[in-house]
Amino acid sequence: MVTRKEVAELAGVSEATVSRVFNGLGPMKPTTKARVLEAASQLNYHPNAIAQSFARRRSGNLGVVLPYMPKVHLFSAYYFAEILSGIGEQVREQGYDMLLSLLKPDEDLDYARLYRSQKVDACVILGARDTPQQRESLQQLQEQGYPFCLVNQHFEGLAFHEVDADHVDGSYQAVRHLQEEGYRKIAFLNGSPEYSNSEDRLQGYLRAMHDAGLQTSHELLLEGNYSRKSGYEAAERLWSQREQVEAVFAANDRMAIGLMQGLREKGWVAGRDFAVVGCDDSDAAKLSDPPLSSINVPFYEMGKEAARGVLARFTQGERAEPSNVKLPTQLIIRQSSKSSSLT
Amino acid sequence: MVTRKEVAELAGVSEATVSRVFNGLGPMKPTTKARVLEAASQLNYHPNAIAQSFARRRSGNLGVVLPYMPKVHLFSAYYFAEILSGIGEQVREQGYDMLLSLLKPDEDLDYARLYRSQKVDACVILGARDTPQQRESLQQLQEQGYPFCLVNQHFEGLAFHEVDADHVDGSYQAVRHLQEEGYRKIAFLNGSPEYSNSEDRLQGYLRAMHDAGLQTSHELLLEGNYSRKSGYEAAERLWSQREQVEAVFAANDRMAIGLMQGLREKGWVAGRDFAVVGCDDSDAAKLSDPPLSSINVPFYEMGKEAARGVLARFTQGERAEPSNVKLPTQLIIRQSSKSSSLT
DNA sequence: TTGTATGCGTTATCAG
DNA sequence: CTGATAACGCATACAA
Repeated sequence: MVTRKEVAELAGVSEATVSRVFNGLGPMKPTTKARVLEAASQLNYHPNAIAQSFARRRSGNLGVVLPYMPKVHLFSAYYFAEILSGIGEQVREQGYDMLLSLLKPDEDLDYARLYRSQKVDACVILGARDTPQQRESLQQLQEQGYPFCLVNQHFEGLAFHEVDADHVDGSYQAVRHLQEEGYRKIAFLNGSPEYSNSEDRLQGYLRAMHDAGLQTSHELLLEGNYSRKSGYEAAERLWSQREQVEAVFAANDRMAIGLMQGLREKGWVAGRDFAVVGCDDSDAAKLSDPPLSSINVPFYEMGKEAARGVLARFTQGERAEPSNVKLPTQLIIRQSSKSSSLT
Repeated sequence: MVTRKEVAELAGVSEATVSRVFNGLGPMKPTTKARVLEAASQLNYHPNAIAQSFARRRSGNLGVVLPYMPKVHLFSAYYFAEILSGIGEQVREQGYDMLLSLLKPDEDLDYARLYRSQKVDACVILGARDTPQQRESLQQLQEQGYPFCLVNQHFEGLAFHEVDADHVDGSYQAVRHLQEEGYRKIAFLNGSPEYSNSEDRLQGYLRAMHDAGLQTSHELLLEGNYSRKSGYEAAERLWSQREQVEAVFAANDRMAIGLMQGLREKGWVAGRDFAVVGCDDSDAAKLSDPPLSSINVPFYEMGKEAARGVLARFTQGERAEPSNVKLPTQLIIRQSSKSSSLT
């Protein structure tokens, strides 16, 4: 490897000057700058990032923490790719790199490993759930002063940096849309309560029903676990009480699709015999039959904002107040929620 | 940050001894080892990974290169999550971390950036395509001695380390299956030729048709670009020559689903009026209606093997012969390819 | 505008 | 078995 020293010698300057050129520091004579650059390119010199990190005492890496996923099925391609792309874009704009950390099931407690080893300057944490262990771990992280930002998850009662989407409003829009399509008996298939989104969506659902002066009986409230299978199973329950249901709002696309599959087996076709709206606006929403109306979530922007915020906080060393960004969601209407679509 | 020095002082030994303890080097008296460990835990000492990298002159990072994805839609959740999980597992077993690099459209040439900056010791490259630029870039990488491994892509005529799946056999199985279901007029909807998989699948298709003594007219060969839309559009062409087609083998699930959607609009339902088999066995295959028969590809294992190989080569510094691992694929039969399924 | 000198936290080599 | 000590490649405060 060619080092700064060799460049300095070839250019006939000191090593410090070479550094200055490469870091754009201080005033300097254009000619010496040119000489250094010339020498560098001639030798094909590239600064050693590790050495830089070492000297600067910062890694230049943003950690991206992904949860353990039993069947890898929690995330859609959309979620995954979009958030990572958003983070990636921001990171590159700031000259950072992203270090990926896939948690193992028993590793909730080891959030701090990457920080301790100084491999990352800050972290974006994806897919966190509201469990006692995670609360504990995250609080520790914060106490230790490690900068991090949560994406798409809120911890009630704790003040973390978070970038979330307005799931309450999204759900409100969805239910509102169903009402406008003429449905009044609208069920809600929610997901696991350990995700704050679930509670948000419930709120949006209830508010929309309330605002429309509609009843929300206990029977209209179902719970799955965000898997297609749980949606499929919910179809059974819904079918048994089909007199009370005209439409369903599901907390994610996967469950919505499972639900449609289940009801189709009974003879009920979405968009004809009943209406469905999902959440996430994932790939699957476009691939399903009929195409699924859904709530679009700006994952790319969320990832980007999370990275921006957390790096800013690290760079400026500002121990800022926990910020709570919330990005807008948007209803995407497809055939699954239009009673006239298949006729 | 607490450093080795402080541990050494507290334990009453030299810094070198602390290092030996933490690296498990050389013989040493159990008592001093215990003293060091005690001091370390008391001070909550953790080695600085950056400093270690600097001193060892290796980063301890495996680079994972992802291609530029115009619409992020090239990869299914499956592909993405599975490969990354596989790499992640292997990497952790070897005490490495993974550095993610998202290429931008114009960055084909900058494959070497991460290596030059010494941020990674080796790379796994995903989603490469066979273009002149990429061939050029990869050859340069190899000439410069940077260890890397390609996943799911072969470059004919060039000897790179590659981990691939047996797409020829997978396709053979798929077409064979359709034949066994009684279909004889089997079309093939292929994807972009810049992915070696496409050529592999064509081979498998042709071989299966040939072995069965079936004709493969020009009309039976269609080409899309792996997008749902292109599959949807292919439906138009197929419909116009529906007399010549009873079944379709599509080079990925996305196109297969688009195809089913398109033909359904004409009144042809997969699994009833015609049969379809896709490729990748992605999430969408289970979510589609009817569920899509598909070729399962062991992405997890491919990622793991790629990481294992490339790290081994780096660690042992062995300039090994380019290896060409090929993992088996497997046909998964669902309703889309069974003529009796919907009756 | 540029050079000098010091330090960053390890690893690894060489004595003892 | 253990202790000195020289790298490692760069950033940066201080001088000039």
